[in-house]
Amino acid sequence: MRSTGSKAASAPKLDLVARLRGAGLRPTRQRIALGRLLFSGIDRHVTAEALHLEAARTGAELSLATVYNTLHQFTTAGLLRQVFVDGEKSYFDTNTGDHHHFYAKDRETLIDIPGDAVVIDGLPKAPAGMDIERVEVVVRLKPKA
Amino acid sequence: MRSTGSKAASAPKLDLVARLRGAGLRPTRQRIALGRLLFSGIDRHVTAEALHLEAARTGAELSLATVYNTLHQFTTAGLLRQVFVDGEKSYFDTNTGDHHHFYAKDRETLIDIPGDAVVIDGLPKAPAGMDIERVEVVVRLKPKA
DNA sequence: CAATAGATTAGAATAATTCTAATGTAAGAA
DNA sequence: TTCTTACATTAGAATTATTCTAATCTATTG
Ligand SMILES: [Mn+2]
Ligand SMILES: [Mn+2]
Ligand SMILES: [Zn+2]
Ligand SMILES: [Zn+2]
Repeated sequence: MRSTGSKAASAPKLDLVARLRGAGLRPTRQRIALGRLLFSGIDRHVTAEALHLEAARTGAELSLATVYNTLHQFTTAGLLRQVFVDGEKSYFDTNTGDHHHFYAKDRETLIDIPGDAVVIDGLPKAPAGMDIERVEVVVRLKPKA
Repeated sequence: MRSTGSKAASAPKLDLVARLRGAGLRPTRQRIALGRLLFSGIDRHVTAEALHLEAARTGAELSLATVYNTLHQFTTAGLLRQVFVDGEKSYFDTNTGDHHHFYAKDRETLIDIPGDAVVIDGLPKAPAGMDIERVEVVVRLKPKA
């Protein structure tokens, strides 16, 4: 097992710093804290409020405004995307590739559906002057009868 | 051309009254005004604010709270459905059948895609304990480059 | 370090929507 | 018809999610 001289635990932090720099974002304490929560392997669907709480629980101190700023900056930078399934809150998705979602309204839960599994046929072509930016499928779930 | 003794112009109003009664809703002045705007043939995608303005322009006097109440009552009654494409405002759709949408963010415009034209293959089955309530496709549009 | 562009923050502000509690009205009974 | 009342409407206050402001920090570079 080879490694640089740096502590093992900080390797992901270094990756994250590089990632932020690559996106033109300064690697501040707050962005690193949120980036760690968001980009530690598992794909996630978060709400600003929920992420703020989670950051607070892990000891990070940052304002909700910063969470919003950061989520938007990450989104603009292509590190996150937004998913619209509910009028109340916005969800931010760490999976920026083409994929779809199950949404269980009663649990406020999003589950990924891999994009390559799904084939959509028969879509009309985009109206004149418009291009298709992305095709999103949301499968709404309800508790089994 | 046969008809009852009623004035021709009021026929749609009578239909509407029947429709409201059938949904268990009293045919009040406000509900009739909104129902006329919503259910006069063409399928529509409206915002509470926009519908309120439109009603005001056609001379109806009713509060924005009533527009929200009515849209929700109509939705619960199955006369409308909601479409989620944007975090800022909710859209209500007079087309309650299975169908999909183009959404042009830059124009805040929804366009129907008939449901029977579209075939979606390869969706995983619903997670345990859940049933699929509906499958919605949103095709996001951007102005042609 | 010093300078500064960029970032964070508390709290005010805004936008959409919902709630409250007072007032009005549709519909059936008498 | 008029009475009764359950249901509906309303103005305005309240709530929630989110954004803005303008003051205070800090990452970066020289
Ligand atoms: Mn909202
Ligand atoms: Mn909102
Ligand atoms: Zn996802
Ligand atoms: Zn539609």
